[in-house]
Formats: sequence, C-alpha cells, structure tokens
Amino acid sequence: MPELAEAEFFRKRWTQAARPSPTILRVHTHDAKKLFRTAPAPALRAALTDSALTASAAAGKQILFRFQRPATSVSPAIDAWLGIHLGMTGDLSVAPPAHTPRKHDHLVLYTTAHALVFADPRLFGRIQFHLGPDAPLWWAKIAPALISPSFTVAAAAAFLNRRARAPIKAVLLMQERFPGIGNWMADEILWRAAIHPAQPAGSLRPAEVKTLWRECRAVARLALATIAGRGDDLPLDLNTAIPDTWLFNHRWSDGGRCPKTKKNLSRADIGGRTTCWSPARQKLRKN
DNA sequence: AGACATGTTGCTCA
DNA sequence: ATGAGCAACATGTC
Repeated sequence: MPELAEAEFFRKRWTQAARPSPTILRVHTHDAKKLFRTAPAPALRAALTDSALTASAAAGKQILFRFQRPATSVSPAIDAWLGIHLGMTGDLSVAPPAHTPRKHDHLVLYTTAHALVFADPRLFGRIQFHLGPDAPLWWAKIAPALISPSFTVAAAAAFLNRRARAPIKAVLLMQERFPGIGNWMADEILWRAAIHPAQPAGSLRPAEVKTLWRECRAVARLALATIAGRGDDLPLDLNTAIPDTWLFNHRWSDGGRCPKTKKNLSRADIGGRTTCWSPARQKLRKN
C-alpha cells in the first residue's frame, strides 16, 4: 500500500492509539525472519516490553517509533527505536487488547487499551531496531522530504542529469532523491506536469524540470492533506479519499479516461512498473 | 488458470 | 566506478 502519505497515516494511527496508555505490556513477534533481518526479535521484545511509545516520525515511506523506559532499581533505562517499512502490502492497525495474532500479524504491541498490529502478507516490509539515545543512522540518511526547503529544484535537476538516459518515471521512483514517491504518485506527478513517463530524464528542458519539481511538492502536500488524516481507525480507502479530479481513480484498469482531457488513458510497462498516462497531454518528445 | 499488485534489492551487462 | 535493466522475493485477489 504505502507511499508517503499512507506512511504518515499509519504512523498517526499507532501514535494516536498509544496516547492514553503508551506503555507496552507485551510484545508478540511472528516467526518471519525476512522482516526482522536487521532486528533480532528477542532483543526487540526485551527492549519494548514495559517501555512507553514516546515519539514517532515518518519520512518518505519509512516510519520510526521511539520507546523509552526510565531506569529502576533493578533495570537500566531503555531508549529504543522501532523502524518500519511497509513494503507493498504492509499495514499498521489497531485492535482490541485481547487480539489474537492472525497469520500475517508479524508484530503486535499490547497496551492496556489496544493491540498495535503490524501485518504484511507478502513480507516485502522491513522491521528495524536500534538502541541508544539518538535515532539510527539509516534514519538520518533519508533524503530531504519533498515538501522541505532542502528539496530544491537544483538538487532535482542535478539528479535528473545523473540519470539522464533512464525514463523519468523510473527516476521519480528513486528514494535517494524522491523519498516517498511510489508508483501512483509518480504517475500523478507526471500527469500534472504534462511530461511523458518514458521521456529520458536528461532530456527535460529547464522549464519542465521546474514544473516537475513543483508538482512533486504539490502532490506530496495534497496527498498528505487528503490521506494522512488524524490517524483514526477507519479503514484507509484511497479510492474514496482521493477525488476523481486526480489521475488516481482512473489509472488502475484499461479503459480509463483522463480527467483533464476526457481522452483515453494509456497503460504500459515503463521503468519496470505499470504506468498510466494521458497521451493527449503527455507527449513523448524525440530529440 | 493466469495475470497482476501503492516496493526494494542484488545481480548482470554496458 | 557508475548507471540501466531485470529477475527475485511471497502471497493474495481479480
């Protein structure tokens, strides 16, 4: 599921649920080695048990939760960080405190009021774990957010030049410069910017690069405003949340019409992903 | 039955 | 060394 706005939605959902009773009484981990590759489950369980969820953040498609436990006469203080990447099918939900873990519930944190559930059927997600007063190194190295002042048109232009021969669609999916953009956001951005997804990144004119940069920021802002919500526990239904004036609800199957031109949309594999665009407004330019 | 899926990574080849 | 392209990962759904 998750691109940047959904990561923020899920972060809020867990954080909100933990607000009244932040202490984790019990931790369930499912035997999914793949998910816990860099996070030894026993150490994670030991650190999180009796700790309180005290802070959280989302960056790109990554989510980070901070857990703290003050020192007592019998145990030292704990400062632990839980990183979650939701992959393609990951989901953070909130269940009653008596929740019995289901087949794909790989991590469940129990408080007095709730069970915080991480489920992921396809196991493309990642769980990371870090001990210490500072956030982990991998978190600090995530590229600047699209909506931050550090995401400049110059930085975007330089990156496009470095990836000059790759289709612009593939370049927008690169997290090292466009954190949080996934398949549907990339298509939405290119559609709004009126740039053909197969256009080589290095062939964009300066005005097009600027438009692309502006639409990256606009779509990131709009997606956050439309999707991230307040973290309530209603199911996240993007088809309902996202207006039909976006490309989003028209892109999934053959036969869709462009909301701007009313002409037929095209679909093809570009940059290794199914891509949808409006030929009437996104023209491939041969140099 | 078969195609397809909102993601990443590790491998090849240029 | 760097970049481009692709298979692989694992499971559910249409």
